[in-house]
Amino acid sequence: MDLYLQLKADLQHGLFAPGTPLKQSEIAEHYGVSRIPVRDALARLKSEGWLTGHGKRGVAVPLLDPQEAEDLYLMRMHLEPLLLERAAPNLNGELLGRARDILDAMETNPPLDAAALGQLNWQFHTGLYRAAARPTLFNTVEQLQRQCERYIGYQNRSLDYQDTSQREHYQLLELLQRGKTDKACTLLEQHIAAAGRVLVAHLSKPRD
Amino acid sequence: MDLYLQLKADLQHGLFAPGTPLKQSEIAEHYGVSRIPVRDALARLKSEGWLTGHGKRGVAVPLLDPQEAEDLYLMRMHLEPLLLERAAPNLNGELLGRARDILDAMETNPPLDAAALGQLNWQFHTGLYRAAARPTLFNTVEQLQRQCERYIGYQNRSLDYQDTSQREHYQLLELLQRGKTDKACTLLEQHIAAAGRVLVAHLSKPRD
DNA sequence: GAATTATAAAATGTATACATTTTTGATTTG
DNA sequence: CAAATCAAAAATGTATACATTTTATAATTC
Repeated sequence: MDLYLQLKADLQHGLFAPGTPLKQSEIAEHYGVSRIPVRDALARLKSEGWLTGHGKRGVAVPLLDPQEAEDLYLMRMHLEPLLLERAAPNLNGELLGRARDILDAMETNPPLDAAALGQLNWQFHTGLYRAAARPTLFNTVEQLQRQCERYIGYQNRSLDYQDTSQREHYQLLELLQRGKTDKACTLLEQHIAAAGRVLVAHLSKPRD
Repeated sequence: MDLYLQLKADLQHGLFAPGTPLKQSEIAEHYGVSRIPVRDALARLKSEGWLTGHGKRGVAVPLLDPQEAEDLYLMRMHLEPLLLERAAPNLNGELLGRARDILDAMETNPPLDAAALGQLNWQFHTGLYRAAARPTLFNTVEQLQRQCERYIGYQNRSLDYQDTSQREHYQLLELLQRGKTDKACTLLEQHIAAAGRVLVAHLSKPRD
């Protein structure tokens, strides 16, 4: 469990070259553990998209695939509004207030790094989604978000887009506060679609 | 890997009582293997919804939860049309013909059992979806379908609904053949929604 | 010399043994 | 007597050792 987190972090930092098959013994030695926990961690990371099967033998770090990112955001764009729609009736002042606190925390000076922003951003969204009390739907959405993490990674999004994104966040809270659920869901859909477009465009650029 | 399939089949047949925690040693002994492959299989089954974590220790067979089923179908209803929409332009005569063959195979006399019908039904859908060439989207949809398997299980759906379902399948092929992609997607959405309603209604009935 | 088969090496899968954690039951204490 | 603490047990997590499978290399054959 601990190894899983460490491996994921190291994958996120690009410690292992994409395309190269990873060997259990190498990893075991590298982290000073036996192959058993390595197997567990690799299996989990594979199921979460951080690794892909490499033929019959072993696993490899997959390359970043713009189409995969596009699909992930396409799905989130269609699923997350479902959660928000169901959460809306349960969003009381406390929950909305907490969400606002998170947004405020994102606007520090100097600005936070991409990783911290990403984390807060997701906390904002889950804070709202949890109120839907729909664990199954929530879990799937969370899994999709985890897969997206691999793409969001450590690239700093442009400050310009970060501003737009924040504006939309505040707007979303506003709409929810005023009970405009439908409008909020539509905005959320567009918000995710826009994030997807920015990411895919970035990935498709010739030289990364 | 072999153990995974066997365990899943046994879970599907209700060999283990829901709510009762499963112990690795028991399962290992029951299948005549050591605990290592058991751990692997349990982890995978847990990630696929066949088992849930039971506190800090062990896993348990979850009860059938109508709301979970509802969520699963809600998601499928929103995602599968996306696949079909993207598959439509690539659906040539061969693929549509193969899909029709599957439908024909479902109408034997005497009728097939629920398990066989379910398998063919999913083959029909995947045959179409694969043409979208969208592995990420496809995988998520397939995972959702796997989670649904637990609910579809071995309950024979009413013959009445089976008829309706088949009619919709043929209708879907018709629309695709005539290039009416939008109409086909809408029909698919309703088709899944209807299947979900039937299932949830069945699950919510007092005595199962 | 190319292709195919045989062989050795390397990696994964599994069993056994041990360490750690968690639960359970009893015992003590207020 | 209830609650809390401690000890023994049972279950899980991990290391080491072995078996099986897969890949790479060498040898043989046409």
